[in-house]
Amino acid sequence: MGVDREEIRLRMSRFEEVLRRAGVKRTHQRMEIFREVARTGEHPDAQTVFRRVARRIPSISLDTVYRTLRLFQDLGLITALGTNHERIRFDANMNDHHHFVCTRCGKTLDFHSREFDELSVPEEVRDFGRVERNHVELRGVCAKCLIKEAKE
Amino acid sequence: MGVDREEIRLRMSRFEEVLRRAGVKRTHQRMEIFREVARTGEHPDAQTVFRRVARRIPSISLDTVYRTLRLFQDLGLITALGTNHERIRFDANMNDHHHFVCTRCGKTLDFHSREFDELSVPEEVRDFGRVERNHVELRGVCAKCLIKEAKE
DNA sequence: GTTTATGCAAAACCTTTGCATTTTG
DNA sequence: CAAAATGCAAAGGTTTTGCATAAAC
Repeated sequence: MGVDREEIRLRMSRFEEVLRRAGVKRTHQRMEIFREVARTGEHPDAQTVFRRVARRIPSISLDTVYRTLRLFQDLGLITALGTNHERIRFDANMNDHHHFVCTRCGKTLDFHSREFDELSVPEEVRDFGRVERNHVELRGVCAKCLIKEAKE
Repeated sequence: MGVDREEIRLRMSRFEEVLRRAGVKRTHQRMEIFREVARTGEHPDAQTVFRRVARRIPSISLDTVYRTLRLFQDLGLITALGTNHERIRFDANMNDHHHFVCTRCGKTLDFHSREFDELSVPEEVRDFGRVERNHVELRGVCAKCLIKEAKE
């Protein structure tokens, strides 16, 4: 679950570089919050990051963690798992299928692909547990948003 | 976006069958809520389902919609998009990678696969818009949960 | 007639925001 | 020192829960 030392070092230096380039201040809180996310492969939630960082900076507040994680996303330093900042959405299509997701507007379209249904499980993953199904998410910009984009 | 007539019919009959087998009551609200999700490919959220069903059953309440959608998930009649009922979680791994997700405990593990990175985009999807990246989610039961499962 | 589901209202929860104070460059 | 970030407290929004009433089997 831990990330290897060299990779952490890499992430930290990229982090400092990105902050500098963005002209964003390099605060104690930001350092610790990033380090906390960078050094784990656990994909922690905001509460967990808060709890862990609070051991080093007891005065930190939860909203700073939220604001900071959001900032890091905007700077392309981290990503959020799951469909980001959206409500839960429901699907009655219980056949195997995959999704195309528009990163601009969030629209999600179903498609079918025998090839995708039948992907073979990588060796490495067999050790993780039992794989029961797979789902491919293709991300991009939908036709409607491409038009809007062209007009700008 | 609409689902074809025959497919809707199929979903409705499966729905009735599942309710019967589960010994769960076939109420007016449940019928309309399921029909609403079954007949669209839009992946509506709870609010949207509520708004649409309310046109047919003005007295319906939002919490019934939530409770009912949750019930349908438990019965395997619908699925929720994104990481279901969880908080937003963060990842500092910005290299191309994919996820193994445990459907029991929600644990998410990263893995790398050149083969998955390079999947070709199906013909059908080209019309949806511009695909920029892809992400494969392998779902199953992690090693730890497999052990728990064996003990039960 | 019992059992189960609904509607209402209120709570719980996660996340965001306004503002005075503190910190950074 | 000016500009930006933090902490606090409060608000916003979604989702869940307890309980009396109503509906299904």
